[in-house]
Amino acid sequence: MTKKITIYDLAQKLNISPATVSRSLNDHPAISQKTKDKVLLVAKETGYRTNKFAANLSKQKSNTIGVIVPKLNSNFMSTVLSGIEKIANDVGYNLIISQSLESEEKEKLNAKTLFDSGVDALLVSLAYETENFDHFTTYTDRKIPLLFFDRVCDLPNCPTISIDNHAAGFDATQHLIQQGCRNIVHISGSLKRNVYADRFDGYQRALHKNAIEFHKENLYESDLSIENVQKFVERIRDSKHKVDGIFVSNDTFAVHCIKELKKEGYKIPEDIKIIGFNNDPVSEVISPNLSTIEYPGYKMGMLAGQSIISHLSGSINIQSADQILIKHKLIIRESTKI
Amino acid sequence: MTKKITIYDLAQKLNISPATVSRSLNDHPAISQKTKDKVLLVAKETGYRTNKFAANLSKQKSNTIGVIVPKLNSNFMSTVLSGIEKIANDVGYNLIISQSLESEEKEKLNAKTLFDSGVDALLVSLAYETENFDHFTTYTDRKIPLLFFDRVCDLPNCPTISIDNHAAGFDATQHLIQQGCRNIVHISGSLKRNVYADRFDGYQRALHKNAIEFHKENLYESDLSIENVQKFVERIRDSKHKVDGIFVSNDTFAVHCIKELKKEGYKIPEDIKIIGFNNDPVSEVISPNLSTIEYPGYKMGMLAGQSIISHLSGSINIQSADQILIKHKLIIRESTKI
DNA sequence: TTTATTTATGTAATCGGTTGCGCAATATAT
DNA sequence: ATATATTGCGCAACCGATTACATAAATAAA
Repeated sequence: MTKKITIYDLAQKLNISPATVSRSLNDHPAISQKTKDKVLLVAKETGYRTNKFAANLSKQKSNTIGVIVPKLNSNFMSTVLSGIEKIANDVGYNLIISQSLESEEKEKLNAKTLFDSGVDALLVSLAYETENFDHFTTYTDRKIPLLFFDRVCDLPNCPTISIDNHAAGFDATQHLIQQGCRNIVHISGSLKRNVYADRFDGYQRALHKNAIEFHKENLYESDLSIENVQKFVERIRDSKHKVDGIFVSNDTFAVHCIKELKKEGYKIPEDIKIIGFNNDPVSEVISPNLSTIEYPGYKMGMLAGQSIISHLSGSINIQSADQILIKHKLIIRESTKI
Repeated sequence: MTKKITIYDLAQKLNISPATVSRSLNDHPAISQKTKDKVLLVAKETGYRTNKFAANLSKQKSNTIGVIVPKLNSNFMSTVLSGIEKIANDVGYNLIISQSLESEEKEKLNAKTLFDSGVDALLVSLAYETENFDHFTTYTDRKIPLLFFDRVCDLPNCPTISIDNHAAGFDATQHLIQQGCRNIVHISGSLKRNVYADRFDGYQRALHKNAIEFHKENLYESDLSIENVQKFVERIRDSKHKVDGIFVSNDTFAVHCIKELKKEGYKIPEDIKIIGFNNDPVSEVISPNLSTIEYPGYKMGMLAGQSIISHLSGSINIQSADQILIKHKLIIRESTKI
């Protein structure tokens, strides 16, 4: 129905130049209030909508932030995204979200596509596989703000947001030890990713501090997909040394371990104590409730959003925060009770 | 580092016109293969990237699909989004995702913003509150494809994708009845939304078919936020007529009901049988496992994506599918065992 | 009153592709 | 050999806003 109204139409109606219209709409200081009011009024009446395409082209920016995540459909990720969206939306930025599906190849493609789409900044949580980071140089070369969250990597001038996974891994393990565990299995995701590598490191440090020797058979590395649960539980059952504690890098996996262990006749926490990671909703649903590490996803999302937006709006303290660490918290529930 | 290469640069290098370059890059039939090859080659060498801003401006399309969902961080929604993203990404569309946070006001704003951003199409799942749909006329007026999924509404020329909530509600209730329940409570979300209204309707029909009278005290309407669980459980406890079955419109809520009921000393399923909705992962974690209705979110997302994209690419059978229904399935688990 | 400032608006180039139309060159038909 | 199609490419307008620079009008200073 309504056809597109352009600033030229408004200009004609008001007998002024398109430039003045443009400036009025953008509240440029050099325009008199009287003129601005007139323009705004007519703009409202005619239902004028600025054409973002044109504006983007001449300004070479899109008011859009790109996001690449491994998977959309995980509780943690969608919570983070929710936080990012909240912030971005509040300040008028759009979010283009894409998923790498844990594939380096797809991550590269997404990075390229988003670049071509002209995103003003990029937020990334890395795929499991990714080992090479060249696909991000396009951004760093052109000074497009790039920020990593959760699954981060160490690129020059790229701020990161995460929790202190070292400390969190330590705390989780230390807790198990305090509860009397002496032969603790660690179920980890890909050690290529900082989040898992650091937790593993924390696990080792805790063992060491308590003078417990680390046996490499006690490290179970996988992609943490549920299919592995049974295999791992069998491995625990058949372990030479009786396993009395498990630190799982992910609540979902931990929960399914509990189910499977119970099927095998284990009593949790009497026979084996288990602690997870993330504080997913499921951790409070399983019986016994799962001890875990709280990982505040929503907060992380909001921080990521704020950080990148302050970059974009050129706040002063840009370079100051290269690495933001969010506090984690040990949550003790039944699965590690003595 | 690398400065922007434009088609003008390529044209100069090759001694041809920008128009020919543009056409070559777009594989226009009027250009000889020889020329195309030359252009493509130089484009590759120089690292040419087409400027989407410019292309968008002249084509007046953005290769972008807007999505408005109530909340990003729910298992169901993120699963649907994952499906949409998969499809969109495969065919080179970007997804701008925004959340209404269940507020009609924010939904309106998002609709406006996305319109201004020039999305080629819009996918919507309505907020709890939304009663007025005028904010979508901007789209329908300009023939911008608009599709509703899950929480749909009846607008002319707007296809919808959902499951048959009538039938699903009926099946769930019928199952409870078959298991011997005679006084069944239905815990519903806002009846403004089709999904809940239809399920409620199915519930009533099942009762009626089995000659069970419907008591309006047995309908518990809320926003299904967990805070209501305790209140509802007390209401069940204090009910004049002993409640022996509950049909909850949402697994998360159902799971928390089970937890609370167990605390109150109820035995599930012996004292009360419960069935949920969605087949969320939690439904298999709770003990006893929750019977539920499978709601294939990923499939719904993929269908929504495919449908809207075939609209955009002008496939013939556009108007044919006005309403897509996805099959649901009754999943019987322990919580409704006799 | 004249000159110097300040304020408000206009002119026109620019962002980088896309595309209708026209023209030349080559191929086909008569 | 001449007329008619066909093919390949260039010209130039266009998409709609932004913005450096110029200019006119209003105000202040001399």
